[in-house]
Order: sequence, then structure tokens, then C-alpha cells
Amino acid sequence: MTLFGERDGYDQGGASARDPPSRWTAPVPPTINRVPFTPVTPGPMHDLRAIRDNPEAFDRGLARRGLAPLSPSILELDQRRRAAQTAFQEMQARRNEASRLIGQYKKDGKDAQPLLDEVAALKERLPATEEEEKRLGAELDAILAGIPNLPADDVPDGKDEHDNVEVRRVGTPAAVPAPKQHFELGEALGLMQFDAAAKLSGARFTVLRGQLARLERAIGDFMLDTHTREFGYEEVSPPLLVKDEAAYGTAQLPKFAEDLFQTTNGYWLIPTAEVPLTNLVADSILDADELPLRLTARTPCFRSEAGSAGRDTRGMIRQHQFYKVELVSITRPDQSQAEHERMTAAAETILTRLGLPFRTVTLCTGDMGFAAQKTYDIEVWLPGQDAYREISSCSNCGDFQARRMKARFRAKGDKATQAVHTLNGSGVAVGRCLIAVMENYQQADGSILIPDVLKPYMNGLERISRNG
RNA sequence: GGAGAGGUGGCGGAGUGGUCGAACGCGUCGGUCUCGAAAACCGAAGUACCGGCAACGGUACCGUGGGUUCGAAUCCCACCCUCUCCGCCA
Repeated sequence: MTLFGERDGYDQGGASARDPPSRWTAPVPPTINRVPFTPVTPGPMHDLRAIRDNPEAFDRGLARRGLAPLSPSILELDQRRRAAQTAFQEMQARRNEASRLIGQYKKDGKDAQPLLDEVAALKERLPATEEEEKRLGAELDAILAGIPNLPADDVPDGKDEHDNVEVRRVGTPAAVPAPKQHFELGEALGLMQFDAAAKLSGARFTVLRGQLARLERAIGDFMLDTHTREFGYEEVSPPLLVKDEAAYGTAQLPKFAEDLFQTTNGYWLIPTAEVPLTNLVADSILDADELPLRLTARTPCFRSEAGSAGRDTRGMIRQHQFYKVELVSITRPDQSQAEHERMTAAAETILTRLGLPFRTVTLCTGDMGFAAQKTYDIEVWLPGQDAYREISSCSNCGDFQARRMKARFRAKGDKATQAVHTLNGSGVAVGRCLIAVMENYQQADGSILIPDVLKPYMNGLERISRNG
């Protein structure tokens, strides 16, 4: 589970796997009636031709992820599959030709019996060859589906989050005397209720009330307005329930089903809007000049957080349900690196405007999510915890998801199609942002000042305090 | 939920079981014409995989999966989806 270091992952659908799941007692996911999902004929996540052309590079990438070399076994399988395919196709070609002649012979009144016999003999052998081809193909797909994306060249090597590299630090944590944590503040204000949430839904849910509920809404509104007006993202209101195919497309399935909630009739609750937004371009061929495509959405996110029992149990840091504003970009391959920086900057802008201190780190190879080839995490300063905590994760997935969901584009005047690049990032997590505002803007009397940029969204309110 | 209709290429829309990867129209692209454009005319053009240095050849795909057949877009079965009407509903 921790194999690829799926992290707490504010952006990947996967929940945290930093925590060794086996140690904790019965972290039973609250899901019932899990519906079995059938492997959707996946597009290969990895380019077999690229592996054929340069197996060493592929294995080198795996090694940086801490994985054993796989190219020899993959190529061997691939070779056998192609041989079977060729044999199968040749048989079909002969059958087609014979069938054509049979029609011809019958029309001309000639004896078609020898041809009929030949086809009959062919059909004896055909199914076995087809079976062989399918079996090898499925085997190959299964292997490829379980291999994470290869890290980009400029991603630092490392084992876990301690090896992440800080790239910048913005803002200075204010000296808050005797800082309180968000849940202390919220409960004292009477606007954040965990007991009420427990009564309704159990652990890892929160009820917000009054001005705090409104602050949450204001934060999300502010983010959406900023991204749409200033960064050219199109606002989307997507489904929150998706099918297997969509979950495969962004690589939540097949490996991370445990982290997702599923309805009794087989829908998956989205763990992030990345899933519906990115899959919007699934199975399509885009024009080069409509790229980059930039999409944003504020949605609830649902995570079963299996395996993270005992972690961040107090407060609303880690919830089964939270709001997040998501950014998704679909780009040409040559655009994705620049787009990654741009997206990260857009997310950082939110924190800058809110006056929240943060730092941005490049995740090392050991801490990156399954689908990412490079990831920046943005960590916001939480005075109550005296720590930087993840509030956004911006990943360039290269063509990994695109190949999977068959999202291609065609360059102008070009005949061939190629896979687009997909990027996603939180811009940013609304729940955690609320926490950050509360802790950074807390006053000695327990009231919370409203950041300037949010005042218009709060009808000019200056502060949230005990008596309104 | 009940009743009916239908799912074919970017779109619309044909398609007696055999040369249909698919008529025709629109749209798109290239060209002719033009000072330029429009119109007109000529031509090109699906996706993916396999083999090949290439030219090119082959295979699959007409919602999905099975079946019948020497041969299936065309016949049979199951499923999915869409549309219309009725009911219910934010």
C-alpha cells in the first residue's frame, strides 16, 4: 500500500498511505456492499513502444520509484502477444479471402467444397490463437496498470517526505501568542460542531454553523472567482458520482479502490474533482489550438481514508468529506511543464491574497502519487499546530492518464494523433484553507478577523466572534 | 416506475447476409478560378493495432458483449445508453 508512497494526497484521489495500515486495529472502511468492478479495457498507461525503444530508461525510472526492473518481462510478454496477434490476423485474412471466393464460386456455379473444407479446418485452430492473444494482452495490461508513472528528470530522488525539496517560502508566520488550534477556536465560537457531526455521521465529519459555514463558502467563492477571472479557468459543475471507467481514467482504479466510497449500485463518489474534470476529455481527439484547456470546479470530495486511522483525528484536517477547488489543465506535451508552474502559481496566489504564509516543496520520487511525474505540494502555516501542512498538491501527469483514457489531440495539418498531457492541482483545499484562516487570523479573545479579500464575500464582516 | 422509438464516420442520413470501412448531403482540408473573396468545379479525408526502412500490405471497429453462418452493419440473445409520452419528484 505504501509502495509508491501515496501520500496524504490532497490532490490525488488516493487517501493516505503514509501510515502503515497493518499496525492499526481494524481500520474498517465505512463502505458497505462493495460492488465488484470489472476491469475496464484499459488503454495502456505506459507506452509500449517507448519501452521497446528504450527499456533502460524505463527501468531507470522504476528504480527511482524504488521498483525492480520490469522491462525484460514486459518486453517478453509483448513479443509473445504480438506474435500471437500476427498469427491470429493471418488466419483471419485467409478465412476472409476464402469466404470471399466461396461467394464468388457459388455465384459462378463452381464447386466451393474445397474452400469450405479449408475454412472449416481454419476455424478449428482460430479460437485457440485468439484466446492466446487475449490472454497475453490481458496479462500485459494488468502489469502495466499497476506500474506508477515515471518521475520527471528534475524530480529529486528520495524515500519519503523528508527528502522533499523546498523551492520557496512565502510570508512570515506571525507571532501568535498562545496559538489555539482551529477546533478549539471553532468549538469555543460555537460554530464548529464535532459532536453534532458524530451524531449524524460518525467520526471524521464536521458541522459548520453560521458565519463559519459562510466563511467556508466565501473561501470557495473567492478561489473560483480568482481562477476564472485571472487565470482563465472555466468553471464546471460536474457529477460527483462516476462510473468505473472514469475512476480508471485518472488511475484511482484499479489500485486504490479501498480509498473510495462506492454506492450500492456501483457508482464511485469522487475523491477529487480531478476525476470528472480530467475525464471530460476522455476518448476524444482535440484540436491543438483548443489547448491548453483549463477547468476548475468546487466540489465535495469523499475519501474513505482507509488505513489512516489514528491520524489527525481531532478537528477537520482529515475528513471523509470536504470541499476542494480543483484545477485541471489539458495541454500539448510541450506545454505541460510551463503549465505546471502556472497552475502552482495560481494556487499560491490564493494563499498570498489571503495573507497565509506557506512554502512550496517538490516531492521526491518516494513521496509522489501514482499518476504523477512531478508534483509540487503547497504547505500552509498553521500556528496552532506550529507546522506547515499540505493544502494543495499540483501534479503534472504527463501522458499517463491521457493514454489511459484515450485523450488525444491532433496538431494542425498533422495526420497522426498523440496523447495530451494532463495536470491537476488543488487551488486549494477549502476545508484546510478555512482552518488556516482561523488559525492565522485568530485573536487573543478567540475571535477571528476576516482577511481583506474575503470581506466582500462576507458582506463586509470584519470578524467572527462569539456574539456575532 | 409504465408504454413506445432508436443507437451507423465531425454532424445529418442510407444500407436485399457476400467487392460495405460503409451511398448521399453538410461541414473540414488541398487545388483550379479570382486582385481578393464568395460561388462553381476537381480532389483528399475515420480510429487503433500488427508487419515493413519505406512504398505499402493486413486485422479489428457500424452502442457493448455473446451467438448463428463459409461469410454479419445487416439474422438471434443479453446488456447499456438516448429520445418521446405518462406517472413521480428538487
